[in-house]
Amino acid sequence: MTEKATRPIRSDETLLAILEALEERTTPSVSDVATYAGVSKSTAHNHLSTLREHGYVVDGERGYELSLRFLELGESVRMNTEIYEVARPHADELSRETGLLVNISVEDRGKGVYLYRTRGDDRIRLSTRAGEVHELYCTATGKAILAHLPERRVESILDRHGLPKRSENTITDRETLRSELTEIRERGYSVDDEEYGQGLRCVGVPVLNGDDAVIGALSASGPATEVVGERLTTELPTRLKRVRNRIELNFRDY
Amino acid sequence: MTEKATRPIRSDETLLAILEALEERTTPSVSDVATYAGVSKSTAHNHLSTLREHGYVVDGERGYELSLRFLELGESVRMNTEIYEVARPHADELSRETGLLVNISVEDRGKGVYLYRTRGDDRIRLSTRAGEVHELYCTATGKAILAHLPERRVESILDRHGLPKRSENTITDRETLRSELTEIRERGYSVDDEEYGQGLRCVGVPVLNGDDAVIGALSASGPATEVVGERLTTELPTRLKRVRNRIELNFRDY
DNA sequence: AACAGGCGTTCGACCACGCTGAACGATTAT
DNA sequence: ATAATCGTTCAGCGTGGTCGAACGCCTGTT
Repeated sequence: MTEKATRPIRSDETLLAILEALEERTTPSVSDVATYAGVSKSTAHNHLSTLREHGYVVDGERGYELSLRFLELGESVRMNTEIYEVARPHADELSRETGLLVNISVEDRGKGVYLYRTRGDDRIRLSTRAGEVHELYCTATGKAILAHLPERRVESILDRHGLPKRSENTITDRETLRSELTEIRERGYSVDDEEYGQGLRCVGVPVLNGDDAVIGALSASGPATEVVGERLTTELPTRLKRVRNRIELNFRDY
Repeated sequence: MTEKATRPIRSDETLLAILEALEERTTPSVSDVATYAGVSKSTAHNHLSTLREHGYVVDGERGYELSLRFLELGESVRMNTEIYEVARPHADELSRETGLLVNISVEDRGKGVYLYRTRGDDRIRLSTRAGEVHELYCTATGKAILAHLPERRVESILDRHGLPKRSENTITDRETLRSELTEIRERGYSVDDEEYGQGLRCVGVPVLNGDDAVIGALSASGPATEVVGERLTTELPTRLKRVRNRIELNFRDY
């Protein structure tokens, strides 16, 4: 995944393993955590109580769990991205107009991360959450981003993660992907034509800052049956490119 | 809470100090981090590279920073709260109707934390962010929550945090607060009448689950000049109580 | 009641390993 | 050229993170 530490700190690694245990299992017992992290019960206990003392973990009636300190940290990270605050209101508006799910995503450690996801009239539970990680080579936002990263970055990302087949249409060949990226640069938008998952189609645009570096991408996605014809080839690309231009105005120097 | 660990782990504590350093300073140098955390440069470096190897930290061109892994963790914590997903669409609707800032907040470690904040037509940057921590005794959401916590929890929270004066109207006397909490229980809503800050008025309601335990609170807030008269005494309380009822329907057993 | 099995926590003792300070090459400033 | 400061590596000391055993507290079973 990432660069190896020359001298990794073991107790940090168990701490992180404990965080992951708390993340995926809801209110696990100390023993569960110990097993998951591969340490003794007493060690797990010492880490947990240290985390609790500093407010990163709470133990309610049902056991230990991550505290809302992580929401605070997460929001802090999100706010520190260039694109989030500027793009968010535009994403909301676009979602209201189209009725589709609109995403803002950025690259992080060679993968895509959704900074924000919004569906126009949101009475339905969004199974889709912010912070979710996705592959770059098979999503509309991801390809829009890849199209504007330096060539060597792209290669190293593809080396690292490969192009596994996710559905019938997934692009699994580097050469095909490369020419697709060129096309995206030329026409100004990307399409995920059921490449990430069956039945899901998605149109995306990159967002560049004042120095012409990609700082993220926007996309609108919906059922393949809805995102078709004129809408797919004209309406959505036009709308997205308009939104992109409005957002990029904020990064121009006057 | 904040209960002292019997055997705190030092290296965990330096790791957490490093997280905090990265949170508040934008892309600090290794040396800065070391100074902030009170450790040697090499120690800071080892922690940082361990965090990087596991994806919790990235080092871009400008230095080390927290990765979006924290957004993922934060969203996970937020989703695990009972109230968030259910209340969010109602908060959005209420905000559109009133034009005010609507908050969803919960209690965590004796303080209030905003799970979500939304302002109707949000073209303006929200300086107000989710994850933000606030005192319970001087905010509308906080008092609504306190009014429904077990008496001993309330006392222990007040013992821990006190009632410091934040503005002219802040309630700094326990007895006064206690009778206010009784009143809130009776009439079903709370008011922050410029108690948290000058010029800010706020109306809140508690949200209870099927077992009549508070799981959070909602509030609508705005400039004191706007939140007055009928609006303060009738319209907002009525609207909020209606929203509360709709939300609580989801927690009733049939 | 008495028991067995689960939990979270505390304790003592050993030796891994986290910590420091010094040294390194790479940058940038003077 | 010189100096200062950066991030990183290294060797070695000694502390403190680790484990296993033991404890008290529950819950369910007999």
